[in-house]
Amino acid sequence: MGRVPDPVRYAEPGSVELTVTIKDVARDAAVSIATASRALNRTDLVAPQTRDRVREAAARLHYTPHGGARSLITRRTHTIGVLLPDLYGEFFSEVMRGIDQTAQRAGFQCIVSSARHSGPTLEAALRAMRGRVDGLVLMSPEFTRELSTRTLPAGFPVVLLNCPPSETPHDSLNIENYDGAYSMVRHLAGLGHHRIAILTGAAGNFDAAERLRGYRAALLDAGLPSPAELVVAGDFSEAAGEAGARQLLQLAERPTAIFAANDGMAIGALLALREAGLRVPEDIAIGGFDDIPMARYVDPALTSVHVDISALGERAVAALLSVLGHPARREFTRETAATTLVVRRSCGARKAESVPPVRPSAARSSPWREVV
Amino acid sequence: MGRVPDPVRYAEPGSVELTVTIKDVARDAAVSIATASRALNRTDLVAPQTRDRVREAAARLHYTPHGGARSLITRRTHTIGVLLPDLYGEFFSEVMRGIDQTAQRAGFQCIVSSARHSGPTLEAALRAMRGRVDGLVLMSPEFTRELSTRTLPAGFPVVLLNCPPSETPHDSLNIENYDGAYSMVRHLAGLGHHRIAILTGAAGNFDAAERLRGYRAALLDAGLPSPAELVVAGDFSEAAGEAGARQLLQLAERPTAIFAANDGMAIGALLALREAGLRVPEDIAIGGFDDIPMARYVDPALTSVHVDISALGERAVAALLSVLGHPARREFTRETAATTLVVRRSCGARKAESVPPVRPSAARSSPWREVV
DNA sequence: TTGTAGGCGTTATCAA
DNA sequence: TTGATAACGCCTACAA
Repeated sequence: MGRVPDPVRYAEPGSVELTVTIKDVARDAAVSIATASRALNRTDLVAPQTRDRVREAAARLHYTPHGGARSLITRRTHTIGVLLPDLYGEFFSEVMRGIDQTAQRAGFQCIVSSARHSGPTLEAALRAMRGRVDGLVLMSPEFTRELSTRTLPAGFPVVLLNCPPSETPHDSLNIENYDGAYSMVRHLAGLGHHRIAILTGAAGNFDAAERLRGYRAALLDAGLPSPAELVVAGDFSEAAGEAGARQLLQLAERPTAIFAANDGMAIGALLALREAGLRVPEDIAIGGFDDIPMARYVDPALTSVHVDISALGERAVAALLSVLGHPARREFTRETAATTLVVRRSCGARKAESVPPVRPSAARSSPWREVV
Repeated sequence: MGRVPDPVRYAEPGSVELTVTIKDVARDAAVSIATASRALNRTDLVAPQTRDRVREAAARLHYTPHGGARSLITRRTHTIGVLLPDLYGEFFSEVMRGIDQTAQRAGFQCIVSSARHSGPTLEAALRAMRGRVDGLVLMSPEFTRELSTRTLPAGFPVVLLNCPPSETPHDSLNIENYDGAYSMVRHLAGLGHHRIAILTGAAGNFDAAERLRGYRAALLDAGLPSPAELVVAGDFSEAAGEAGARQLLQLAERPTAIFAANDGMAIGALLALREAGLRVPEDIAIGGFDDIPMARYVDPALTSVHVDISALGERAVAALLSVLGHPARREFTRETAATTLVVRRSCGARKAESVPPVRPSAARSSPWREVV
């Protein structure tokens, strides 16, 4: 409640006149406001000549409808709200790309905000979107049902991206974190590694937890031990990758392979190892997750779990747009994006290749799986 | 004029009731709407007990003010519009980061759109923001005065980013393209290169033109020839960098150094050269522009003209916010962001270093120069 | 085919 | 301290 603190001093209202309203157009075309509105929108309901007169007046005056006012009565803004943990970095940037493209194609604008954690910031961001957006794409790995009911009007169209699955009444989209991590670790084990470490994502983060789960399962299935010392806590940042790798190098018995829960950390680890004078993959193999564009360019090129990141954004918007058509419906979809292991130099496999997903049996025409 | 084509079918209005308005709060708290509004905003004008009653009611009902409606009367949206050529890629991503952070800190939201070229898309995007934003950060290297007057209300607060300087009545922010390019080429010449090629940016792009100008000037000052065959047209894309490099390799007499007008193309060139079996920098030296994060990670690490990209976004928003305070004023500022040459392996200099800007004489406390 | 009038949710003005 | 009432810019019954 209340307004955000406002450090900006606005000029006195009226000091500049810069708005041309439909009133001006109407006057200029010598018609009523209603007719002007019709001429601009539902052109079939107005005489051709008056229509032309109005549109000409509008053009001459550089009239542009006031979006806010219009949406007040039409109940639609043609805008979707996008809330991501961050707006920068290759991952989010790619997501945004997919979101923006799809939205734009459908004639929608995007209001974007970033809020890393649940809490006041996230809540404020959500509130600020009230009345400005038709629906929401929300990526918040710490999103809770509680927050949902407290902040969002019941029935408000929302698509959850990479959020922990809960009983939240929203559509959701997730990455196949478990499978992806599993296949990476299985691959490393298959290369003969027995001491495989993991740099985990942020604590409390759903994706992070799932990837860790996949790591553990793969080790188990490969009959490998999984000592606690090989599980190093990270937070998806490059700095955490560096720190984590350094920590692993302190061990009495070093790991021979490191699985970083995302590419950012993998790259950080790469730097730390290089600095320590170790060769990748000869001395230590490395694998990442997400396959951000940079993965191809680092040296050595990074083996990673490929996710079609921009497609994630695309899909989220598509889902949202379809919800906008039927806000009354009461079932919610839950989709999962398949991953692919992309083998490059950093893991030490003899040659680069692209490995099929963990469960090739589930023949898929698309990488999208409908879970519920 | 007219509305955007709308492929989305909305549900029948009224099919779901999801709006709690101030009316509901007022009723619940047994006060008039006016009092409810006051209790929520200017709490000092209302009796403490009624204030509490109202706020409690608002909390209980999960009331959130309708931004659109509010801004209709307050004439302020607490939102800035951001229009970039693209939303993805490291450069734009970094710009967005600076923009978002600064806006958020000031309690502003961002509506973002991408429109690569002037034209219908850009115009539509601008129109769609009418009535939704208090001001605009506009990055469009093809922006024209004509477009400005046609699309924007006179006096509308706009900050131009990387736009060609024109008589447009707006504040503007530019990169020191000329100086940056000049120092890069001078550096290459200083390393003994006599045949220095350039991969240019997109035709019609202001930044591209300026960088080309700096390249030419540096060659001239170094007493080097500048044959037309060494100027290869690009468009800032990685693909163009690859193609351009390949084209240069076809020459009877190859260049010994390539200056790519941005890092994306430099990286593309790197790939092409690697593929052709050439070593960088031993066989051919390479330099880029922008110093995007990836520049540090490619192999060999890329020598580039460093620009504090996110600071560009920061600064743009800061400028806009300050304009919001004084829309009536009639002078417009024009700032330029200084660059720094960052020497890494790709240019073949003996050791990496950071070279001061071209005109160190102009002692600056900040990298920002006020031009007018 | 056009105009009048009401209302979307909010804040601002002015009496009371 | 509070409550009517009038905007804000626009759209849309309903009536003419």
